[in-house]
Amino acid sequence: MKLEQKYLALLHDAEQRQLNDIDGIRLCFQTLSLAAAIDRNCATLLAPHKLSEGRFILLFLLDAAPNGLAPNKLAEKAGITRATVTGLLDGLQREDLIERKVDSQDRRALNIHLTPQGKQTAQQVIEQHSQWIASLFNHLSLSERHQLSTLLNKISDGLKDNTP
Amino acid sequence: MKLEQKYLALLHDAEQRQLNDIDGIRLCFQTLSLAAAIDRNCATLLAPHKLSEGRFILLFLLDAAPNGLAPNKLAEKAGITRATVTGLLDGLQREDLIERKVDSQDRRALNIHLTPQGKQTAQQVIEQHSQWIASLFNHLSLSERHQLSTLLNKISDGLKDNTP
DNA sequence: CAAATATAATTAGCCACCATACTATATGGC
DNA sequence: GCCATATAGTATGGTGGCTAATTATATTTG
Repeated sequence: MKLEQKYLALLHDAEQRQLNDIDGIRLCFQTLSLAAAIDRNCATLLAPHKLSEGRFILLFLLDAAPNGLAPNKLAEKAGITRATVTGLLDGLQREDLIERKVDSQDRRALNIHLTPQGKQTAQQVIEQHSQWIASLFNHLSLSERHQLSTLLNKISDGLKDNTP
Repeated sequence: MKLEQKYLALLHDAEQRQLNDIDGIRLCFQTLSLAAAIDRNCATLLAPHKLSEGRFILLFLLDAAPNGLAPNKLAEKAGITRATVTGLLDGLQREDLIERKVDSQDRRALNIHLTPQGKQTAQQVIEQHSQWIASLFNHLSLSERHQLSTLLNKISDGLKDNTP
């Protein structure tokens, strides 16, 4: 398995320093490298559609909301700030994938919805994406999946909760 | 285990759409969330020292090189571009952790080395860091570690090689 | 009803990272 | 010895994220 270059460097020096838990360090770097590789793969898949991961998530959320969504709802569901949503929507709007509609009731409020082109792109990309994710893990048997999930949980439990 | 908010949203809608490989999707999100949580933890640990992960890596590399290193070597070892190194070095220099020395032989070349304060910070942070990483994985038995490594490798094999 | 407060969205400014283009210097082949 | 090419470092501009401040509108309350 390929580790990220930066981890190779750290690991190499860690070995030379004879730190005591090289094993744990390697495992940590393996986990992080895998995640990075998955993210890279994801970005490569989305790039031809002019989508970043953030934009994809908004597209996905909007696709699931037939009546559109308000920016603050998008922010909440996606776990990002409203400011970030504004930026991502700007991008999506430039690509003609979404439209901003003002609310006639509340003139502060916006309703975001997909354009026909956005709808089309969304469905295409969601299909592609779910197949891709599935393909990542269909080498694993059911029991292997279970094992992995258990192990990840166990590590996760050891992390200090760091959510703001 | 806590998933990132964005993945919760995707997962929830994926369930409603009854996509066929929800299991794989969840596993993927678990992996990515764990990695993100580790990264957050890492950033939190480094922040009091005015270090980002990138800066930490350079500090580490410099600490391991008693005679200093050239920026291009740093870039190579860290797996980032020279341009990025320049920015990270600017930050480290602002914090008085490194010094740039011009090479008397080759006037294009720089030699980067730690200041005494940089040396001190490096050792302190490296100690802290390796203990932290070790703590993440010391819940796992030897066989569990082995299992995890095997599984990660298996998934990694299924990824298209995406290195530039 | 007016004033205070809360909320929605945006804007502006910051950081970390990248890719690309540029400038200055070295160096190898003729 | 000189020019083409390579290399070192930097500058510029883009992305995506953040926070804090701003503006406009709603709502609550005295």
